[in-house]
Amino acid sequence: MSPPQPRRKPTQARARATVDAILEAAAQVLVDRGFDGASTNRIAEVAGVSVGTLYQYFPNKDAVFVALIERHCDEQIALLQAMVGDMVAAPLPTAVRTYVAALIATHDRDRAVHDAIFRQAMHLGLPSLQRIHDGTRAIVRAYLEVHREGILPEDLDLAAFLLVSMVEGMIDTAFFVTAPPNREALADEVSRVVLRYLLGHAD
Amino acid sequence: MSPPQPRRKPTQARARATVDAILEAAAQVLVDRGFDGASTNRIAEVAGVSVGTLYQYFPNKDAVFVALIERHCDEQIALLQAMVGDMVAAPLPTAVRTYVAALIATHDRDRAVHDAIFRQAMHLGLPSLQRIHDGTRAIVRAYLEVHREGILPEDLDLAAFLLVSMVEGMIDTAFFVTAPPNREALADEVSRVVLRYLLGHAD
Amino acid sequence: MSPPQPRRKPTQARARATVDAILEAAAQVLVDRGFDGASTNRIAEVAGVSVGTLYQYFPNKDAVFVALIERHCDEQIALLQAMVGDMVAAPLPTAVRTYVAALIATHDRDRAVHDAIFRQAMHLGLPSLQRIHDGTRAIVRAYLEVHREGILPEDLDLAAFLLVSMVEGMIDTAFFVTAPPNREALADEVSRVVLRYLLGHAD
Amino acid sequence: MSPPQPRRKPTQARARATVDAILEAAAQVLVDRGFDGASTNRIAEVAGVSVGTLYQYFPNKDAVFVALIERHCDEQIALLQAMVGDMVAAPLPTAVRTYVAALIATHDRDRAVHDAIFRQAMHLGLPSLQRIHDGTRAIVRAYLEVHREGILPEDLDLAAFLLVSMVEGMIDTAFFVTAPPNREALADEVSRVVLRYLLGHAD
DNA sequence: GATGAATGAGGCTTCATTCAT
DNA sequence: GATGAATGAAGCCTCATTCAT
Repeated sequence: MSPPQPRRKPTQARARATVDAILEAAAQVLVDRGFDGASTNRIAEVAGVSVGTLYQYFPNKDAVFVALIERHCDEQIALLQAMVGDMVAAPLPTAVRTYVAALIATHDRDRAVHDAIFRQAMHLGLPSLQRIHDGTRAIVRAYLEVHREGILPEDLDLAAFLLVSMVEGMIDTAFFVTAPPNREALADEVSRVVLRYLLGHAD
Repeated sequence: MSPPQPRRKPTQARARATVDAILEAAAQVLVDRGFDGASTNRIAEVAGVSVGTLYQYFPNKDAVFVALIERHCDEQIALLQAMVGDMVAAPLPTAVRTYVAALIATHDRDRAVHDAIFRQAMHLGLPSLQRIHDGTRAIVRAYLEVHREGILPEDLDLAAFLLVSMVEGMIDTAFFVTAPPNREALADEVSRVVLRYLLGHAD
Repeated sequence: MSPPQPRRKPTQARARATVDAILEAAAQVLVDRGFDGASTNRIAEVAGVSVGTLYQYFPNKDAVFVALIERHCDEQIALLQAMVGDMVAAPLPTAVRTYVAALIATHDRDRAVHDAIFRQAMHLGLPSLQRIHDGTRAIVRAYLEVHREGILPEDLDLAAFLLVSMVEGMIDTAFFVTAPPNREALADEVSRVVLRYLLGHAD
Repeated sequence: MSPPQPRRKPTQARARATVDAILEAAAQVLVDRGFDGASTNRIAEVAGVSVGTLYQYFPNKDAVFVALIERHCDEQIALLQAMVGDMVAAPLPTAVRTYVAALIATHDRDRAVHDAIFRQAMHLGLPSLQRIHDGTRAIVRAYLEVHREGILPEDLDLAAFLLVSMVEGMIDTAFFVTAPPNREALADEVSRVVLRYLLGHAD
């Protein structure tokens, strides 16, 4: 609906710092006051700059949140990469357990921020939180490819898709629900679900 | 945050029709113009009533959406009940296939409305879309109880929770994603995931 | 601004009762919720009738308050008449003391109602609370006429005017002020003020 | 009920001018259209600014009027101070005549504005027009203290209270009444009332 | 006569955005 | 580059009033 590109490329360090401050403020305000409390004026104030400055870096309000979401996605993907990246050679049970644990850890970190950003992404039409999904799916798909011999599903695209969406579904819901299951039990059982799907058993 | 009870109980037929018109209009406006375009004035206009009338039945804007979501939840739950209710005695593969198919059908019906309402629920803090989850989980849990002998998981609460959230996760995502998988293949594979989790195999 | 005449003369007892109920409700709502809370709908509700009925007896909102104020004035004047009426033959000190005491008593009765109505009268442009002033002044003026020989002021119109307005000024203010003077002392001293004005002394 | 402090302290000259323009406009609109016609939009328009600007300096509508009343009180008190301040050493008859004349002059200045503001103060619950009363009373009380030897009343607090409220009562009423008495005669007789109270005579 | 659902103008207030300094 | 006062469209909501039943 509105151009997501920053109005000016922040090549200079000072400018980059300003942009960061704004995004940081946006996240904080989003968490503290919700969507409706997240006005550009408030964000600018929290960021310690004037509204005018904000508009020097972002063409409009939405662009701020698009950038924030973008940054959040990058962070999440990097996080997963770091945690799961070197699992390619690991045996399935280890890899799965690591992935599930990583995702849970991810949720534990900045719960509030994560939620607020997620909601805001929905609000905007969520074109971008999908990037996390896509990124994760690529990693999973690569893993499955390598281990294709040992697993049951034949359509690896579909399998990767379902794996990612079902694990995210289970973990997201577990965190949203009022009486969430115990972390350990959750991690164990989710891993079991995945392993049974891929192997037919979960020893 | 705002009382979800209608300001005035629509006892008369005329009033009930008015309330329905307003909810219908709310859904439509939500779909057509998004959150930010869904003003009470617009909703009233589309409903063919005046704003004043709207406010005679709802104490504030949010209450309209709360009611809409509530109604939507009721419909969804009723739909599932109707489709899955008499599956208690059915063998697992049949029951699972039916459930998965029902959920997919549910998504196909009023795609746009469903999405918009879902988003709006998030916006409001989603206290109520959980009702669908809870309702479904109760049904699933009851089924598992009956068939407890033939299945692997021992913690039925956890199992029910994961089943519902993972199936919803897979199907929701499949519908949100830009290049959704084929319906048939999706239903087949999701059923397989479930059956392998419950039985260890999916013949 | 709006015709103060009731739309229909309430000749029948039932109608008179309805009008009374409405005025009573108006007074109560005025006291309980202030000007801004005194809507016609609320008044009708408190009166136990429908808005429609209210509008059958009053052409508009203001008319309700005009009638209320009118009634209040009548009551106040009657009250004063009753308390001071037979003082014509009494000696000045007695008459003055009685008048002052009566006015204080008047203020003690229905403090809240009196205030609310007074404020509302100002709001409407106070054309009518003046009737109390005028009524009282007529009584005072008549008294002075009878006793003209024994008093100092020569312009009885002016004297009556000042007497009424200064006594009301002192007593009104005494009641509005946060730390009001003691009643007895107030009555004594106000009487003294009046007697000194009229006689030059206050024995 | 609403914070009377301006939302933003107008430190700059430009801002101070804006605030003044708003208050001026508020007074004018109050006079021209009455309470109910005094909407924030109208005030802003008359002030030559946008509503938004108004709300940058005042948190809500009432705050505008509170500020207006406050300013009015300050002006009135300053006016009285200027006219009566150096009367401390003056003999009673002179001082009284000056005070009475000053109060009448005060009423002559901006009759309409004074009235409208007074009414509005009532509407808001009049916590502040009392400041005028209190200020005046302090001055009067100080005067009485100095001249205590020559006057009859012994309770100076009570005497000061009654003096102020009775003079205000007489003069206010004289101005509100439809057929006000002649200014000169009024001033003379009011002075006489006061002097007789304080001295027992009014030569 | 009474009812109360419906009306809709209009009030208060917010906030994304601009632009003169 | 930065500032922040100013803008004004637009949103939410109320309430005096009407009229079909």
